Amino acid sequence: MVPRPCVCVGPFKMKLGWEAIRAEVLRRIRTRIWAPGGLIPSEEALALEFGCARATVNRALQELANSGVLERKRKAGTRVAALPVRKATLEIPVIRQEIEARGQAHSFRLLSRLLKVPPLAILARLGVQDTVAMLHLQTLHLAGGIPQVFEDRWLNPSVLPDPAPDFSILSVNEWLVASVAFSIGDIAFSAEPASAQEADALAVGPGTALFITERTTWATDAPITWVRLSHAPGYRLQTLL
Amino acid sequence: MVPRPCVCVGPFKMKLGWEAIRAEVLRRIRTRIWAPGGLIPSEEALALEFGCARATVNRALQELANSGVLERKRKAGTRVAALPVRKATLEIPVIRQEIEARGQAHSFRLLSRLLKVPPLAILARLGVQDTVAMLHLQTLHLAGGIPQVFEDRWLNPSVLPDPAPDFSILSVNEWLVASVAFSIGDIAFSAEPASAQEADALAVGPGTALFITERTTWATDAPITWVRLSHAPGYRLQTLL
DNA sequence: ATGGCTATTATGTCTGCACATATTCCTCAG
DNA sequence: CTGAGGAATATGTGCAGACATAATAGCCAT
Repeated sequence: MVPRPCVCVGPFKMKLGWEAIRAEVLRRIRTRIWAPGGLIPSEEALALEFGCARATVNRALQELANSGVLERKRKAGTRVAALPVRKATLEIPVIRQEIEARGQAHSFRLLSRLLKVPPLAILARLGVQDTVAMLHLQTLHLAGGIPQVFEDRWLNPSVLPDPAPDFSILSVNEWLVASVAFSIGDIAFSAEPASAQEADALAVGPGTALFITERTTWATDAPITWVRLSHAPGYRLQTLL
Repeated sequence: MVPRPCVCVGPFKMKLGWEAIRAEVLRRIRTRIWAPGGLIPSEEALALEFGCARATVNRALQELANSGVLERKRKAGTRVAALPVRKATLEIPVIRQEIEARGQAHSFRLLSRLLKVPPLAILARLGVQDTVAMLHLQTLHLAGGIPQVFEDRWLNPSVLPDPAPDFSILSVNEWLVASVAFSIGDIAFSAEPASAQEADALAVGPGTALFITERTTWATDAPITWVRLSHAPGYRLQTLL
């Protein structure tokens, strides 16, 4: 695809910021002025066309490359991504925020709190070889009194301070984000039938399709926690493209 | 010429790029050297400490702000995000790519192709008031011969060229991404029980928990398509934090 | 006190320049 | 014809300086 020759070249151009340039480039891609897989003009050419410095164009193009719209290679130039592996950034709010954002009252009940050895599958997820005991916490989150999320969590007791926090008052998650350093984590979404326990807690029939969020987090040296959230039917995770 | 008073705080720093600075700042946050909600030093102070230009620090901090780790306000300074509304960026690949990436052979069968008026719910999603007929396409995607994804799609016929493409050869999605300009879209994930048709197509029991991806896309003026993907059990959408 | 003006300050953005680095392309020797 | 090697080129990154913008803090007059 031949890049369109620019109509308005010259120093007398409206002052364009990098955001305006990003928008204009995106427009040309979306309207197929620049087709998928096609090469777009060099930074220098665009800087000339838009009447700004190359660094400004660079800023705009880098953002678009980050979001997967463009593919850039030194010397090879910049081309429009041919096969759009769309990257969607979705926000994963804290449960309480999420419920309160809908104008409902958040509350939770600590259903269980036991120190015991987790199943092998959990230990494996946390990358632990030995069978060490961990704190098993089960919590039910409610929105306006209605069960919303069932939380099943294993927590490494070594991250707890000596007088352990009272998790029946402060939710485990909120204590963690406020108090424990983490380095990396991992999150996964899936759909699974409700277990007997989940069905009971969420007041749905066993086998009901539940949306599952599973998160694992580690500190630099040790695992911190594994948590599985079972969302009541109707839950949707949504974002714009 | 007198060397610049480069009295570095602490040990001498190697030449640091913006990525190194981002990493170091992130480390200080993760290890709680800088606590959640706390103010971090100004760009100028950091530039001095790291022995680089303010622009370099700015680049690093901006990235961290984009990813939700920092919150920045003019004059107020930069602070560590108190409540980590974690943003996860997940990649949404084309089905064929996803299957082939697992080393399996991708194939698909066009189950249905009819021009008719969609249900009101679909029209509403697409933002259409009048009851116009649209192309209804149902496709089953297979991985190595095993049903993987059931695709239920409504397509605005006005985006089709005169000799309509043969969707039994080229998958609708791939034709679309290669041929149709879009401006905005919307994607949502949920869990739902398999309908009779989905159960039949995916060879699972009715009511089985299925992971659902629902996407809507528009051009600047008109809706393009609404599509709902029902993934066979075991499907997981995963990403790092 | 209170309201409003101003000075201060941290970040946001841009410019113009420089050099680094990765690729491609072309030339030339074998 | 083929492969090695160097020139050309587009992007990646960095620096110093400048001005813009937003929000705070302090001051003054009422």
